[in-house]
Amino acid sequence: MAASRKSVIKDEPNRRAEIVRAASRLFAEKGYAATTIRDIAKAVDMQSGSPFYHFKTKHDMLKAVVLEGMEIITGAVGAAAAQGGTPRDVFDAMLLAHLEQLLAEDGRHFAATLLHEGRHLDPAALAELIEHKDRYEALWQKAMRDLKRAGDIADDSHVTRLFLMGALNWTVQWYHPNGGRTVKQIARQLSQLLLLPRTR
Amino acid sequence: MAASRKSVIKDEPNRRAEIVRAASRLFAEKGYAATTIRDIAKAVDMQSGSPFYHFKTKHDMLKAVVLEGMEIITGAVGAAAAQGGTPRDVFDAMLLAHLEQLLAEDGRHFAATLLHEGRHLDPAALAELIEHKDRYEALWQKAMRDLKRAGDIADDSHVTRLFLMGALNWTVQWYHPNGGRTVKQIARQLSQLLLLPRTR
DNA sequence: CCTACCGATCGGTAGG
DNA sequence: CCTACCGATCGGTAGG
Repeated sequence: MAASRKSVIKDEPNRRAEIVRAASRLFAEKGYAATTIRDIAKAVDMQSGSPFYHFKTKHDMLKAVVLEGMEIITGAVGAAAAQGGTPRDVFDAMLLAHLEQLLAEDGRHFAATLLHEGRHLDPAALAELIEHKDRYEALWQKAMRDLKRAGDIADDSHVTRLFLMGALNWTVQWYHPNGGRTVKQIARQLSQLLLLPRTR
Repeated sequence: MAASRKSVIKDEPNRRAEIVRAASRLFAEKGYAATTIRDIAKAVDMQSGSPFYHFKTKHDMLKAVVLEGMEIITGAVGAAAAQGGTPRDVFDAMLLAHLEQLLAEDGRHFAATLLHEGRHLDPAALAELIEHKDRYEALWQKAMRDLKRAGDIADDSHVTRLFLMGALNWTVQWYHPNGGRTVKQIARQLSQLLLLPRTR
């Protein structure tokens, strides 16, 4: 009776979340295909068959990681976009939000999996991801339109937005937490690169 | 005797190159880990064991693809950098050269493998790749230094170079040959985004 | 370069 | 969630 105590209070509910978290790290580090169910099980101290109690297939684990990653970023950047202020303020807040989620200790494995392992999703989940992504990028396109109207940017074309996405998402490849640059500094430099100098 | 004619004149010498080419496409499309020796063999009409006549291991195939990709890009951009002209002309030529190799029908699978599958290299080959990459990025850093001295760019810091690399390399994710934009147009737009308007 | 094959590993499952 | 296991597939090899 005392023995059952161990898992009664609060253990059980987030074994699934632990699996997703461990999977995100392994998928980010080794890639989906090179990550083994046994790797994931070991990372959360389970036996090799046990993750299938929580997920029907390995693909479902990837889907959970990718969709959670998408929601983390969309949530943070959407909040920044909705906060109000000048187009410049909004844009700067969005840059910072995107980079913080992408580079933070806890979110970066979700982001890296999202950016690099999408092709291993089954067609239905891939379609869902693309839909999310399109909505997300529309947020940026709108922010750039507002900047353009306010005279803060020279060009708000789709190609410019794609260059921006590249500059942002590529940070995953080179950023190191102890690399001497804060996320805030990186965001500010990107803002200065893209926006026209303030008039006055 | 007549039968031996078939492979005497010019068949044999480039079976290895055919394997590398097929491997680059498959690694780019499915990823290294999800690509099977049998996939590669089938793509060049061989039996499943035969690629090992040309390569000792699957890792060696990846190494060949990645190093060839690196050489293709370094060669093209290095030539552009060495051609002379104003810092602006040199930079524009480098942008175009990088994008042409990255997005061309024949080179893009090498580039995509290079950009995404490097982590599957063995440590020695990975070190070699990083060395190549550092030399390559130094080329860009120098071009930016020259731009800065000529007053053509506001900031030539390392971070700006990394943003540039991101904008460039991310094109692999969105460019489509029939997408209505030529590589030349893309290069020009990126140049306009980064460089200051010409004085006069 | 093919034939024939091997040991290892993998995703997944039945039954408890 | 564990135990015990299965069929399939994989990288790689011997021998020709």
